[in-house]
Amino acid sequence: MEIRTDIKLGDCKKILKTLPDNSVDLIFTSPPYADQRKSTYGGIHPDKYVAWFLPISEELLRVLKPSGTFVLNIKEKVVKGERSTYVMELIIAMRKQGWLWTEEFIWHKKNAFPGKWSNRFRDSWERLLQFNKNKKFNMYQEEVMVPMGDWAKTRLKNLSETDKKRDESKVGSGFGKNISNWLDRKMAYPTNVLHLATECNNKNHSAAFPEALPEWFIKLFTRQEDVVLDPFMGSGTTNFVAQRMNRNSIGIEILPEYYNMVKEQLVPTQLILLESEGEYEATEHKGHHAVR
Amino acid sequence: MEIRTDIKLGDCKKILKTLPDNSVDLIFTSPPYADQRKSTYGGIHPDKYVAWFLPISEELLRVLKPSGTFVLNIKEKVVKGERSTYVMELIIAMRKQGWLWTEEFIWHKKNAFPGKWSNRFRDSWERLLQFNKNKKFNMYQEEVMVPMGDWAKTRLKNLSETDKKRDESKVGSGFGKNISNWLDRKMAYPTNVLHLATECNNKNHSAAFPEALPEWFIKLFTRQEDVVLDPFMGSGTTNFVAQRMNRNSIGIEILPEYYNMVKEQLVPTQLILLESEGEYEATEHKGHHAVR
DNA sequence: GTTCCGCATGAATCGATAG
DNA sequence: ACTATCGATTCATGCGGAA
Repeated sequence: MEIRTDIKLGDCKKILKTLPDNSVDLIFTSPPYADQRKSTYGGIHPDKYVAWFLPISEELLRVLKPSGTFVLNIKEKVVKGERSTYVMELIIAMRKQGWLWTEEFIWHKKNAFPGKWSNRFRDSWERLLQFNKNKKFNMYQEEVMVPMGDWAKTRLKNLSETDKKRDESKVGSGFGKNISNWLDRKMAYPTNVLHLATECNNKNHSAAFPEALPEWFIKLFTRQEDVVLDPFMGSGTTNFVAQRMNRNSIGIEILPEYYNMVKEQLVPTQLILLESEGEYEATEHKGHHAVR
Repeated sequence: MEIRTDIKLGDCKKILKTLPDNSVDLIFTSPPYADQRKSTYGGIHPDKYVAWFLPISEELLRVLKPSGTFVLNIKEKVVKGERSTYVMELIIAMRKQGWLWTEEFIWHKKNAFPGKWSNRFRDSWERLLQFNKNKKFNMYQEEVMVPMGDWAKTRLKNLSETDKKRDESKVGSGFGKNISNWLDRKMAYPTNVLHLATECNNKNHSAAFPEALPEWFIKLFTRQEDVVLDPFMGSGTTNFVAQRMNRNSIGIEILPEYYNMVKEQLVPTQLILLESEGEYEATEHKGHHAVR
């Protein structure tokens, strides 16, 4: 199995046109918010945000497989004491464009940015808007099951310490149906609220979102060797996670600094993969899986 | 100090016209969601929801004091596999009406409704939309400070009726000093995510939201003897909490069953207040505080 | 008095069946 | 083809009865 991590330098509005129709299983991205990152995208004014984004989302609609999902991480900023409405307008406009607005997940940030204002509290949540092309789409719910709440209190008492550990390790590896049957009563499906911490201490750069965020959606909406796309790659979190999880991925970034940084970090990983390839090649002969 | 709890039977669209301009400090309400609670309320079609609500919000805009706040608890339902957009459209329409959309709080429900579907998880959050007339409004942030760390466990945990009474008695008897000590180092301002459980096991009726929800916003946006309004009173949760917290309140309910139920529950409380009035009248002579 | 278990019950949603 | 109704699914919570 060869996993490709394809990163591209340039404006995603143009680069996306080079991608074939119906070729991506999951789009996970966090676009520049309005009036932020002024230096890179020229600072999109909140009033012009929808008009700026629609041509891009049109391309995304084209490249996404009918069974695929688009997860958009976004949060409106405060302008003159008010929340902007461009996210609301974007949802309405994207529906007219042909997208289905399936769900809105909430990312509840455990460690919100500190601060104090006279007329508002700290903002500790962001939207994760799920869009689809069809009412039917791929969703692998078992992959993101969580331990039941009561389980810890009632069942754990009777179990030995080894039982607990064994259980957890199985969950982490995320095998298939055997385990889900075994776990039938001890695991529960999650809700549409994700309670994750932000990663503030990344090595070189500050990631816009923690790795656990794309990881959760990649688990939920893709299988191994599927294709993940992030048209606003930034520091490449989505792509690194996808690679680690054996998913092909495409990343597009307009800023050379970010692009080069991701590129340099990708190389050693690929080398490691090539080294280990020999070992596995002997026992398993998996077909070449191209991105397109 | 005499606290009035004024409940009115009828359509809030009409009743609201009888209230004077700029007379309410906080509006906290949870209107019937679109096409939900059909058996009790009519059930407004999602497509007609905005048109139905705008005349009401126009009256609310009129009766609210310039320093006041309107908190709207709402959540869109799923129609044919998609989230409806009427809440988005309502926000946009209310801004055109003159409201400022100051903030969106998230109510993260600990006990979400159960269920399993192939294409979505359980919905465990609702919106609490904060609207204002002016950029400057009354906000008493210190009142809702929480112990650092686990605020859900201690402060906002759902309390049984006996626990509440015990808690109140503590507050009444020199509990203040302990709190002020805690305030020094161990209290923090909350964020815009509220983590509460729904109260599904009330005695006579099912409350749409837990008492802790209006309590939090009443603390945050009003002081004692201020006026709280709930134009969709329902089981009267907002008004009971307001009364307990020494706030005047107005409740409007269209269904006689609910109206009468609230009325009956209010009487004993008022009698208790009248009984104790004699004792306090001798030492303190507080002025009559009318609702309007 | 405690602690513990059983049980009913929610602003739900989907898919099948029925008219 | 459209709407209306119904059953199945599922989990945190708090009350009541029991040990």
